[in-house]
Amino acid sequence: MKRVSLDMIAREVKLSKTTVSMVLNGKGDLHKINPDTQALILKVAKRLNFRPNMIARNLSTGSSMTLALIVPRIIDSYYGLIAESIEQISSKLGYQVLLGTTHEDPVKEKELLLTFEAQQVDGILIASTQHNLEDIKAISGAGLPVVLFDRHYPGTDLPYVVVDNYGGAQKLVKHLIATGRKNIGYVGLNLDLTAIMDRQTGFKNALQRKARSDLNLKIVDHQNAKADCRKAVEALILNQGVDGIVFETHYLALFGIAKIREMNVDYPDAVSIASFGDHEVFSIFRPEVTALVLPVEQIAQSSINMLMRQIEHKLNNESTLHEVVAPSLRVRNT
Amino acid sequence: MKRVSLDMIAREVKLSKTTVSMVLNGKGDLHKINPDTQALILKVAKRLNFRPNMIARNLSTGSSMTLALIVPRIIDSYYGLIAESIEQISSKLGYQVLLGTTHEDPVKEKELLLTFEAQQVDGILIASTQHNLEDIKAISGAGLPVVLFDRHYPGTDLPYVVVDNYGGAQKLVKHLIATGRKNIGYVGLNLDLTAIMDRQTGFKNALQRKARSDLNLKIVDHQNAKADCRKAVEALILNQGVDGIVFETHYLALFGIAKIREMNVDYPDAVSIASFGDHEVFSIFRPEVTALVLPVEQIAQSSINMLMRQIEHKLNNESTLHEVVAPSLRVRNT
DNA sequence: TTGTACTACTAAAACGGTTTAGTCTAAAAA
DNA sequence: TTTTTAGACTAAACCGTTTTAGTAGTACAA
Repeated sequence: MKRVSLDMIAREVKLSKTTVSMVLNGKGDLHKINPDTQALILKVAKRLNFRPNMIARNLSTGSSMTLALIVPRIIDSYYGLIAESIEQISSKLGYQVLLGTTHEDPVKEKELLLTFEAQQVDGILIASTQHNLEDIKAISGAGLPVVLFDRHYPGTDLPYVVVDNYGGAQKLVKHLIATGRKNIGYVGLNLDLTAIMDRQTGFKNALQRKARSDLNLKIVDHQNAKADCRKAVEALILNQGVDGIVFETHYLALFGIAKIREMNVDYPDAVSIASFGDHEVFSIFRPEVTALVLPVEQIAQSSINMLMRQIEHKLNNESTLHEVVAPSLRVRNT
Repeated sequence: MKRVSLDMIAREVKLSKTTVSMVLNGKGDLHKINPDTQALILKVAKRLNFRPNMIARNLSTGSSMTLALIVPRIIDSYYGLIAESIEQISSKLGYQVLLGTTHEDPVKEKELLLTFEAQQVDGILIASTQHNLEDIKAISGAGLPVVLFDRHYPGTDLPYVVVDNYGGAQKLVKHLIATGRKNIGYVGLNLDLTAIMDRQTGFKNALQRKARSDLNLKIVDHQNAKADCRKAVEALILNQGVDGIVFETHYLALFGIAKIREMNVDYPDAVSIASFGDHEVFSIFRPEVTALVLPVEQIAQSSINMLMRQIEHKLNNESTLHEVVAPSLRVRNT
């Protein structure tokens, strides 16, 4: 598998590889290479099917035209949508995307960070487990651009793009209250993330005695989310007698709906639900599910913009490197 | 952002970078480097927080430890699951995964192939649009390992891992017949893919007069799948009077179910459905949806195995480079 | 005391590009 | 006629590794 190199072309046309390199990079005119020579080089390059070795170019230029994307899991449709969006935008900008998934494991995340750094990526986009602050600071401090998205480390000045989780949770609760619910429950995860904490705080603060007790807030193990969520829903309905439930993520909502259906509860009349995060099937379920829509394209676009500003050193004035995007409620007939 | 290089360490310990390189690659004993020297180098490397430049290493070794994964779209949960699986397996083998999505566009696919080739990936895993045979053959012929998965080019000897689409479609039809359906419809896509054709042929051949006419097979535009699918379902039920529908993909099934519900058809008694490809919500819907489960982990594992066999030149004997995996029916209460 | 073997290490080429600092020739300006 | 300038092109360094083909020194056997 001997690949065609600049040298080969140079030998073929009996010119130096400098000239060939310049012409093939479109800098022929800039360096005053004879148009005939340029045409010849171009022709030979095409004939030999020349394809520059990016690795060599990267070593020389110091830029790999590659971005790293680190997410908890790609099958989570929320991160899937963001990944899709980021891949498309990056591609238009000429960047490749390296994908890594952490499954919420800080150790795996750390490995990924180190590997991507070694791979000389030009920037890192990460929905962090929030347990690797030191490493991320070190990487960013060393001059490798980083953008935290979806989850950030509060109290540091690392660039981030996050959702207004507190406000979002409040919107959900207020919606349920507005539809007449008197005793609202909540099912969330035991993840040590500000995004999660903010949702829970938002929930608590939005209630005006619409929750009868602290037992209305159920925290389930993220490793065992399905089974735990089902138990939580059962407890909320049977023990706490809730008439509305807010789910902290779209997949908790899915698990919850399944359980509610099996319980033969009069849904949504006796218990209505609302989900933090939308899902393609929420408009297919009967009744449809009201959800808080997270603006994935905006998150993707803002994150890339923020990364590019760092890559291009366009940090001249006070470029905002912190952004909080607002989710919007999609009210459906629950 | 001056990175620590082998040279710096060499200067620091006053040894050659050859020695340093050998020690840091764990080949110190092999090359009989004094244990004390080794310990010293290791210590200094750690102190300086040395991280080898993979780009330089790759240029030197000719291997990038990177695989390319090309899929139509990552938000399709089927490809999402495969991607997740591939990423995890690759990661264990020490490979990074570069992700590309085509959105069924052959031009985009071609660009991705060329870019990945230039990026010196060690192998390519692709669910192709089936419109780039020449390029893929050229790449594979040039010695860059390729595995086609999910979709292959029949009649060529390119390595592939695909699902038994014909048999799968038959299983679905037979299941509906077994539950007493007399007039079965089908909703498929206008994609020019053997996988798709095989499903449609499987469907036709499995019917024993259980379809009243060719009009029972509806083909919808993949660019406009949602709206077209809804129309197709409506036509099948109102005009063709079907009592069972096979959907060619899980998302067509989702669209179809939504439409059926809105039509207030007595589902699943009047019309029952079956889906080619499972989805997390099929067990949540009431009634649950019977689906053909595609073995994603197996597809991922086999594809990687096949790629690794090529990368490691372990093509000694007659290694199978073609694999057809069997999907299994998950019968739920429809 | 010469030859062999082994230990411990290194110089330099190679990978395939980019880029800097030239060189050489011929025409134009002084 | 000499000096400048522009046009067309190139030699060689550089990026940071790996790897080949050594070298120098010591120990031991013949």
